[in-house]
Amino acid sequence: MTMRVYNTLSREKEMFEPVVPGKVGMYLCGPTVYKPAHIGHAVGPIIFDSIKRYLVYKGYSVHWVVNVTDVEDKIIVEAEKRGVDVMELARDLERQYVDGLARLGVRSIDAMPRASEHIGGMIEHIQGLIERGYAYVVGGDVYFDVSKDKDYGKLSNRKQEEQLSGTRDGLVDKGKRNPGDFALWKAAKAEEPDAVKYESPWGKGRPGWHIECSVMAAKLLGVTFDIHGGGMDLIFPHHENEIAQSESLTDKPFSKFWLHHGLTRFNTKKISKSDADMARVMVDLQLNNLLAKHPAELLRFLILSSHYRAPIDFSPETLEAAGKGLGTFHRLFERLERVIGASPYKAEKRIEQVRDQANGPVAAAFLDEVLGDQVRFLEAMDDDFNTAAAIGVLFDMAGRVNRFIEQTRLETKRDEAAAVLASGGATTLIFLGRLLGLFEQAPETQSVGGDELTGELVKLLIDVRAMARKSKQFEIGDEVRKRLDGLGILLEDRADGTLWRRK
RNA sequence: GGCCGCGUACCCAAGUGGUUCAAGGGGACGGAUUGCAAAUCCGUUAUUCGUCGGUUCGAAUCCGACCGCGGCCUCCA
Repeated sequence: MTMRVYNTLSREKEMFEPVVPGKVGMYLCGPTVYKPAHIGHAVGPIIFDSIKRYLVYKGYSVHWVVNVTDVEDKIIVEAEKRGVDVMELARDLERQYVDGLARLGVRSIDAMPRASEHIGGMIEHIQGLIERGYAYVVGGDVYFDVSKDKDYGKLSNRKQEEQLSGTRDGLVDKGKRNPGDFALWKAAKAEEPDAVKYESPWGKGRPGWHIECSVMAAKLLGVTFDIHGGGMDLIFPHHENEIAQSESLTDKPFSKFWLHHGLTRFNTKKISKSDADMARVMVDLQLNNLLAKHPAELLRFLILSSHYRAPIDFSPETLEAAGKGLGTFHRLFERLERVIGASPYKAEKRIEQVRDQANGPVAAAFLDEVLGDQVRFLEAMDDDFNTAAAIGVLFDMAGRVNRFIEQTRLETKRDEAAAVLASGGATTLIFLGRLLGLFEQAPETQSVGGDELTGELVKLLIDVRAMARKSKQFEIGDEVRKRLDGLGILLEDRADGTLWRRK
């Protein structure tokens, strides 16, 4: 099955063919580390991590690079404001970011190069552009001359002349030939810390914003690689400028595919730091704070529940609804463990490996349906990594396994073949979910909070309640259940005992 | 002003020309099950896809206009 991927460059879905057969190089624009990451900063990594998992499943050898921009104006300003060392601030924020991503299941990044460690390569690149006449020096600054680049604007579909009308006061600064020219190298200012003053042929200074990506991508992935991605807001000017400065030096295509994901919103507005309304909720939207309040799997699930190019409106309501949906899977896996006595998280045999257990029409139908679901899941992923549709299939599968358990009365009747089949269905479901980074391990449920005493006390109440119910004193039993419910604890009476979990 | 994207049920959200194309989730309501619940299963909840036109044998899906929302053009995932 071939994959189709939407390419911003052509504004169409294209057949996915890597530059080198069997190998995929992908680059995602990572953060500028000057403030704690928010949920929006996790969207790209989660999607790319899922893409990588899927490509690996399809048999590709994938190399994935995420940059860290640790030399930039805003970091200098922020460090100054906090009275801390620039590089310390950058490292600290980078560490927090990487930790957050790891918790979200993003563990497949192969390299995270830092801008500060590739200054030499950037200087070489800039020199090459000057020699070829694409860049010019003004004082200690170096600018890229967009008028020399004939196809400038091809990614964002902009014409330079039309941009002029948007030019505002102060934009036409010091010695630029065209307002659209952008800095490749910025001369150091006297008051800036030494840590960000790098020697160059043009005097002390530091690289402009876009050059690090061009240089690090080429170094780690080759002059032309397969997939370059980031948020929609990076299309212009960041990615446009990357293309300009890369292709003007090499005369070869930079990235073959450009993938841009939708921006995360809150109350229909992009999560940004400049809005007063947004400033109030900003702390809650920080990655570390969200991870403290919600399971990482849920955040990941929510993000993958809509297509990557669509914007996600992030709110407590959407989180709650997603949490309920996700709970369906967790309860199914618990149910299976209870019925079969083995955790589906550890089971290895997928449905096609136990097809010989399907005797009888009910089992045969179940087998067919699950096999069909598997195909539908893969088709969804093949079509521009449609994780939203893929998750829809996972819900169908959960319903099927539950139904099969009901139909075969597995909970009360011993049926080895049916049990193996049900387990195979759930294992398939888990296997597919894991391509999205979901269901990696059983969620902490019963022992939430790690408070042993709570567990013992609830058990005690359940036992007392069972005694009451046995002697038909239901009012007492119901009172216990009601009071526990008020404390956020739900009881489930089953034939083989009472289960509890937190709401 | 220029460029780009979006507008599908009460909410979220797939679907970009035609045999289940109106998925899936949340919510609500009915039924099975349960002492009652919970969980699970079954069923109902958009003859209609922002509005108005057009193309077509046929459109949520293509074209045009309009309305609304958002993004970029300045730092931004």
